[in-house]
Amino acid sequence: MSKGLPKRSEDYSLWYNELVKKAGLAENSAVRGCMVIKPYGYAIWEKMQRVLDDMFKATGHENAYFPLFVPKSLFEAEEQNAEGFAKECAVVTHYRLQTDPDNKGKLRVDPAARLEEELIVRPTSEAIIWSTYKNWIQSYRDLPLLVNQWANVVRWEMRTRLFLRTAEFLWQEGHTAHATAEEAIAETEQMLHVYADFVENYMAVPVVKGIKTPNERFAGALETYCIESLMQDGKALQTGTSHFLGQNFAKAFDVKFATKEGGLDYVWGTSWGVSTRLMGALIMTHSDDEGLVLPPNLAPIQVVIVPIYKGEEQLAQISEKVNQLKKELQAKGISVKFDNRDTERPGFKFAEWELKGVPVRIAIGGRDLENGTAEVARRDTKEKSTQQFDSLTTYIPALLEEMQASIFNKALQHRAEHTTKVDSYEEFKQVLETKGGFVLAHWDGSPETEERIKEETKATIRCIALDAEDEDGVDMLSGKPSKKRVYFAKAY
RNA sequence: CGGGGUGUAGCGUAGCCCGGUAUCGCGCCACAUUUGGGAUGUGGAGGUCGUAGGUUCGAAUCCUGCCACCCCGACCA
Repeated sequence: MSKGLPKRSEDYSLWYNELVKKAGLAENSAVRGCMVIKPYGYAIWEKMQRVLDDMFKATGHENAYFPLFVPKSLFEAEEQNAEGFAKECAVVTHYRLQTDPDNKGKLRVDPAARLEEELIVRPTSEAIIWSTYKNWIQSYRDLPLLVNQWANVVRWEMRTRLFLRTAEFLWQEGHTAHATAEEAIAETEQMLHVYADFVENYMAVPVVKGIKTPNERFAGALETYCIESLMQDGKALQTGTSHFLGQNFAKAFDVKFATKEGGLDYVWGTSWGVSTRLMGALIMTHSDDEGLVLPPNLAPIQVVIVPIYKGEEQLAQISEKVNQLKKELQAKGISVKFDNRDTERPGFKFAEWELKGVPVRIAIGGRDLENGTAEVARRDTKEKSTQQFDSLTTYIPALLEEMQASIFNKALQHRAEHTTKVDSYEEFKQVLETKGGFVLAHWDGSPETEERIKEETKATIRCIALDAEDEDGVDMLSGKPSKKRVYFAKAY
C-alpha cells in the first residue's frame, strides 16, 4: 500500500478513484466497464442490503428472483420503456462456442448456434416481471402484489466509474401491482420515504425528496419520484428512485384483474430501486484526504483496537484487557476488531484504519495499563481523548451514536451552504461556475427551457421538491410565470 | 461512440525521439534490532516491457491491428 491519497481540492475525480481502490472497496476488472467489488466494499453493501431488506419486509414486501435474460419480444412490449433502454442493451445471439479451425487453441462462436430469438440482458426487469404477473394476477384478491428482487443488471455505458456508473451493477428492484391508482401512488411514495429514511439515517446522507420532470422521467412511468443528494464537490447524485407506472405495463402485458364489483380492469404498477451507486454517495459525502469516513451504522468494523506494546509479555497483558472489552462491546451489538498483528507498527495501523474509515480507534499501551485508561480517536473529526478504560463500554456506544448524528449534520450543513436561490440567468450561471451545488430557481414547466439550460450550462433539473413552498415568480429564461422553485444542479 | 492521453515486477515510474535484452522508489521474502502516528539495517526473490502481427541479424524502442484504463464531449441509476 502506497502512502497518501490525492487531495480532494486538487483533483476530486482522482481522489475518488484512488480512494475506492486504496481503501479496498473495488477495482477495475478484465471486463470493460465492470468492477470487482472487494470484500471490504462488499461488506458495506451487505450491511446496506440487510437494512433495506428489513425495511422492505416491514412494509409487506417479499423477495423473489427473475431471470437475467429477457426475450426480445417481451422486452419490446412496453414501447416507451424499450426505447428508453434500447441504446444500452447487451444482447445474447448465440448459445455455443466451438474450436476455431483457423486458429488453433482458440474458440469462436458457432455460427450454427444462433438463437431463434435474441435474449436481452436485463437493464431492468419490468418486462420479464410483468409478463409473469399476468399469470399471477386474476382477482382483486391477488392484490396488492408486493415483490422485490436483489439482482444484477447490465447497461452498456460508454463511460464508467467505479460504483457511480458501471456496465454491470447490483441493485434491488421492487415491482408491485395494485387495484387502484391511489394505492399504487401511495406505494410509490411510501418507498421513496423508505429510501430517504435509509439514506439519511444509515448512510447519514441528506436527501431532497422530489419528483422528476417529464424529461428526466423513467421510460414507461407516469411519474418518477427521486431522492437527490449533494456531493462534496457540489455535484448532485440521485440516490434512489420510485416510479408510478400507471397501467402502462399492465396494458403492455395484459395484466387484468376481476374487481370486487365484477368488472375487469388493468392493474396499477410501481417500481423502485437503489443500486451500488449508493456506495459512491457514501464515499463522496463524508470522506476526506486521509481516506474513507464511514457512518457507524454502516461500517463493517465500528471499532478497531490497536495495542501498543514492548515485548510479548506486555502484549499478553493488553490482550487480556482488550479481549474482555471486545466481548462487552460485541454484546452491545458493536463490531470490534482487535488488530494485534505483530507485523505492522502502530502508526501504520492508525493510517490504514483511517484510510478504511473505521469510525472509532482505541489505542492501549503500557502507560494506559498503569493508569487504567485508553486513547480513543474518532475518525470524522480526528479528535483524540483519553478515557477511563472501565467507562468504554458506555462511552463507545454513545460516541458512535454521536458520530452518526454529527456526520449527518456536517453533510446537511454543507448542503445548506451549497444551496443557492437565484432569480436571474446570469446569477444562475455564475453560481454554477463558482460554488456549484443546488441552485433553486423558477422554471416555467416547459421542456424547451429545461433543455436549453441543460445545453448551455450542463445543469439539469434534479427534481421538484415535494415540500417546495408556493412562491410566485418568473422563469429566469423565458420570463413566463412559475409557482415554485425547482432544484437545478450539475449531476453525476 | 467522437477527440486527446496512457499501458514497462503487486503499485508508482526511467528508458522509447536516435533499435543491441530494462532504471529507480515503494511493496514482498529472510534475519536482527524495533513498536504512543505510515521503523531501520543486512541479504534476497520477482519482468514473455498490455496483446497479436509486421520490419530487422536484433524490437520496450519503428509500423499496423486489437484490448484495457484515464481525461474531455454525447448517453445514463
